[in-house]
Amino acid sequence: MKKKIQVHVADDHKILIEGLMAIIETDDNIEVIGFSLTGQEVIDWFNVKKNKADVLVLDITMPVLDGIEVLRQFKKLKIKQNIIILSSYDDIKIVEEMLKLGCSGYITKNNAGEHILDAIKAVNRGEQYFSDDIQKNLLKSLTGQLVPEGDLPEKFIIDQLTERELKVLKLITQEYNTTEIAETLNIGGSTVDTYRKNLLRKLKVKNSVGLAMYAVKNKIV
Amino acid sequence: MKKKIQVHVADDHKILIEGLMAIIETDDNIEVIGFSLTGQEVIDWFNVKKNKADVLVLDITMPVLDGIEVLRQFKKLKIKQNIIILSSYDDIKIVEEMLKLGCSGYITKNNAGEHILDAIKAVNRGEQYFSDDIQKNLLKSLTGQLVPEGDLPEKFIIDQLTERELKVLKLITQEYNTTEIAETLNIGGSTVDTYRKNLLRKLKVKNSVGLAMYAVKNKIV
DNA sequence: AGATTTCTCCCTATAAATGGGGAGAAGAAA
DNA sequence: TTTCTTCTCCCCATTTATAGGGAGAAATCT
Repeated sequence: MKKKIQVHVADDHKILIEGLMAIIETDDNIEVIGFSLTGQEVIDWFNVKKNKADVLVLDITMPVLDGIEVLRQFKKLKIKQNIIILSSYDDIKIVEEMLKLGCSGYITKNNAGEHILDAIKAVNRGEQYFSDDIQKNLLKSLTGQLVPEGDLPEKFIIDQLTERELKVLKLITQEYNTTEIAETLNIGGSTVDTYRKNLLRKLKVKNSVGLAMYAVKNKIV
Repeated sequence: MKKKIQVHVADDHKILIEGLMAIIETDDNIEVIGFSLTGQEVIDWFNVKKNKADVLVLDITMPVLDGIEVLRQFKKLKIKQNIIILSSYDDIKIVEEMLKLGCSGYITKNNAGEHILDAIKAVNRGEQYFSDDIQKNLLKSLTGQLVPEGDLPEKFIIDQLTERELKVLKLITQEYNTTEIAETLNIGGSTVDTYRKNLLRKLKVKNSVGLAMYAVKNKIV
């Protein structure tokens, strides 16, 4: 049996932690192995107590030591950790600041429930994850420039696509259907289906039109 | 019963005229009512003999008086005529020149057979029509500028779309499916289907992705 | 008055896409 | 060695899209 993804949750509102735990544990592949109510507790848990977790879900506003400071400490203490920021702010400046400090995901509280599980799995794979609203702002902001620096994953969604997925994406934008793509790439139709499904999931769009629009916006085509 | 679309065909190769007539008369809504082997014959037929036709299919290279000169004469003589240029040239310069001289359609000889019927119907409706290869070149050429001048229809494909079709197109690019579009516009799903069918036909693309890409390229979204 | 366009909806039928899952093989990485 | 990723294919079922046709009502234009 596969090892479950172990998650630590940090937020100053206990009720939110409990809610998150309830959501998270509906997924058999993820388990909550600890939680903190202040930033100091988080640092202690990871640094002093030498505990480990695959993913840390972290609120920004917390007493004693806030999320930003936690990230700074992690960086200073050279603690490598997959971190998802759970915040009520959707200000792009803050998001970019968090990225620079080494977080891998950022979701706003208003649609946390829908995406938290996906986010945990994504950052656990080493990918980045942003909720829809954040992603929109990010795309608007970075029209070529930015790119988070430092020793963080340094990957954007486009980089998460495999070579094959990228080829399929390009062919989709050229109005190819499954059969035509399969013939072009000399693979089976069901394989193309798989790639399209992966693309829809990874790029978080609803249909092939969404894939095409994504490709255009990100200058893939 | 509806009146048939009456067509005059002009080309210096009789065999081509005969071929065209055979193709055209497979369609019950179109009939060939005359033909010319030289440019002079065309002018005579329309100007001297005062004959009329709904659509003139015109070759560029003809002895005595070529297609370009025919267009110039038509303009000078103020003969309003829906004209489709049937040419072996796909040079964009020539196409634009023809457009300025008042033609409504331009198809290359290598894919005339497939499109001639559509082209005749389109220009008869007052629309413009270009074969795929020409259209590609046109799109490449006009990235905003151009627009044929003079007293010609002055319409591009985008203008052929009705208000409703345009709205549906925009919603498609936003990843809406039929049901969602129907709800947004407060119309039935079958109506949305109709609009999408119209869009696919008018924009000559293969699927909704093609519609989205068209919208992007033409800055509709 | 007749023709045309636009908007609206319907029918039938097939093709294609989407969503969920699983799974083996090869190769790279830890 | 074990794990992970990528590529490949399969199953199932449902939803959506595509293609072809027709047709009525209202408005507009000739």
